[in-house]
Amino acid sequence: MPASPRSPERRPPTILSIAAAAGVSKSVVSRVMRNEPGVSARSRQRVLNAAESLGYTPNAAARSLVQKRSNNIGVLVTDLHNPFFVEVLDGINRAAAEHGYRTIITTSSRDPLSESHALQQLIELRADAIVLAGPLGLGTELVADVAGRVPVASLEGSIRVPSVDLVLGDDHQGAQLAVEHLAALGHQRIALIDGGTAHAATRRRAGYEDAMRRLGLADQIHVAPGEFTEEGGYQGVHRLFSRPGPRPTAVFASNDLAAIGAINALESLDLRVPGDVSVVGYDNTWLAAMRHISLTTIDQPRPALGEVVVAALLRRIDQAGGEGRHRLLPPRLVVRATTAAPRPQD
Amino acid sequence: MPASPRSPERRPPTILSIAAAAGVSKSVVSRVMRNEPGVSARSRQRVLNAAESLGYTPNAAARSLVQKRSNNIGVLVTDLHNPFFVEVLDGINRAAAEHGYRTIITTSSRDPLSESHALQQLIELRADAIVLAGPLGLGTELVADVAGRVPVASLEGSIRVPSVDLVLGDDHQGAQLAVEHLAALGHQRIALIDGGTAHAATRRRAGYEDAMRRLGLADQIHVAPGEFTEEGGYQGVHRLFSRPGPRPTAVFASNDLAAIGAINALESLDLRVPGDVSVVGYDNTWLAAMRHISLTTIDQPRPALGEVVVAALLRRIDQAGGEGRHRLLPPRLVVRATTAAPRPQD
DNA sequence: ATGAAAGCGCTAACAA
DNA sequence: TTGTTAGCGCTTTCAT
Repeated sequence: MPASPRSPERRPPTILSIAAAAGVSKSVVSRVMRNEPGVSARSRQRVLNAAESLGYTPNAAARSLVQKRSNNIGVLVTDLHNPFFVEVLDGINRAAAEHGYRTIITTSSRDPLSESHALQQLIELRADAIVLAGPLGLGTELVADVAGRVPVASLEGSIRVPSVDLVLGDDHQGAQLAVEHLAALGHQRIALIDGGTAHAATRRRAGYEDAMRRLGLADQIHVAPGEFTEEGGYQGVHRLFSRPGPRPTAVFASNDLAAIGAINALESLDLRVPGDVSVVGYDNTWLAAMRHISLTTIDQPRPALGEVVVAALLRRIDQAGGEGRHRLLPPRLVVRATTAAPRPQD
Repeated sequence: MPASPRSPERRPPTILSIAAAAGVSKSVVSRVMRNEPGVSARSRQRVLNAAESLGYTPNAAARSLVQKRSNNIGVLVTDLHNPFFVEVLDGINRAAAEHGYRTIITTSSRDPLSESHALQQLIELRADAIVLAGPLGLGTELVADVAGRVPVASLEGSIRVPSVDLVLGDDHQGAQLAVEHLAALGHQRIALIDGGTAHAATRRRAGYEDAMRRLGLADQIHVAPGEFTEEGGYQGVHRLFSRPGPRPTAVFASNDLAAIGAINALESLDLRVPGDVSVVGYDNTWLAAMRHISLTTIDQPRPALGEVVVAALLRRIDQAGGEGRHRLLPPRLVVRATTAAPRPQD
């Protein structure tokens, strides 16, 4: 009888294969693989050789099973299409790597079921900690449950669970910077295009309204419904400019994507930016920096957000428990080409 | 003595805890968790109740250790900043989910060391299959080694390993579509901004050159070095328009990002798009569709690329071995607002 | 329909 | 310095 069908059936080498090939016990192999001391140079070399020639790779499942840790940080990202989260991810990856962790990214479409599946995956993989990134539709209950098993930190402000660390940009202050910048240029009719249901949108709206009031522009407050998308910004402007009464001379969009949509809508209305209308965005993603866009915007320290969130998690990993801390990172105004003084007659 | 320090020490429930709570053996619990038949309705219900109330989640490490499969497909993405890959990822996720697989994304910075680390992670996690997405600096040798252990499919054309499936857009044809479109509008001096080292750039360049020759425009072939980035397109145009001789009337940029950079560079030279110069991009990412950009471009079926790559992997999973197949998906011209006939005097 | 037992590949005492 | 042993949490025969 032929020994085997066409399928090679060649199972990956295990610690035992290496031990046999090197003529030592599997403990020695284990020690070598983990760079532990207490192995003779000769044994070490033989093990290394055997591992190399057999193409040995440790089985993370087996290791994590006994060690009860995976050295992985799971990141649940809901919207990879928004450059903001990709840029935060850069910071997460860097910080994680710096501390000996690797990152596992899972994504979900934006329904709660898909989100909880993705979360479930991270839990089953026994990630040592979990980052929640992006607008989440997850219920507080579920998040609380997860946070009871594994350290969780969130970049989404709507998560209010006692043991979850929150790392956010100070959107309230950022929105004020935007309004103050426009007001300093001489604008008064400054409208906001809202960002929808994400919590950041709420905070930015509040900052906008507070700043307007503080500047004595309370009666100029106008908020158009919108989304954190180009389409949202586009629609927002159309709504804003189709209502009766004097038109805004400046538009503050809730994020860069919406700002780009807003610019386009203004163009479609034959309005020049910034000649007729000034536009400010939020996030300072690479989109805003593109020369064709050159958007005045509020910078969020995106990599720093990622780094801080990892730091929070590391703290929780080696000392479980404790109240969730909230960190607010400062925003910064970045002036580019989409803002200018209003036209004299306005 | 106090029972425990402040750290709860509450280890997650295991199959044994559930068995005890439900008053059955762990085999029964295992069957219930896997939806196997052959369990009495009563037992099943008791197990489900116990699992629910203790918040039980199976340990993927333990399961994958014994099953020798993780139900995960690993995806190595090198450039999440390029929307193209994000959109392909959508297709991968969808197709994987449809077949009972979940996706694990790992990223790397663009150096070979970081890439091989990410790959290593996927192997240690014993992903059932691996997708290589994005420009890779990995050596053939390493990829071949990995492909010997686990099914691998690649979206990067430079990978030439016998057992690796390749799924690519037909860039040669796509580039021809771009050139033909421009030629049909009346353009002759059609320049290409190259895309750098990614293999797709090479294929697009060849398609461009072939089409130019076929159209009798061989002496109009001009290729400026570039990159798959906005900056690359920007620099490319500046190089193109600073050389002596008649200027191009049309620019074909190797991808959408570069096209946007090109448009900006043209604007900085006081040239109108498409009035003075037409621009065509490649990929048809959402960037191209943004109204503010409205780029004529070559569509790649991004979700379909993801779906086909998963299909290839599934085939390999349940029947290892076999030569790598190469699939080429057809591109499609999408005409938007950045192309028009050349000026009469040109 | 259920349970007992072996073992997946590894680490972590412990013994030698 | 090395080897032996006992699990980690689960699935999978094999009995019952």
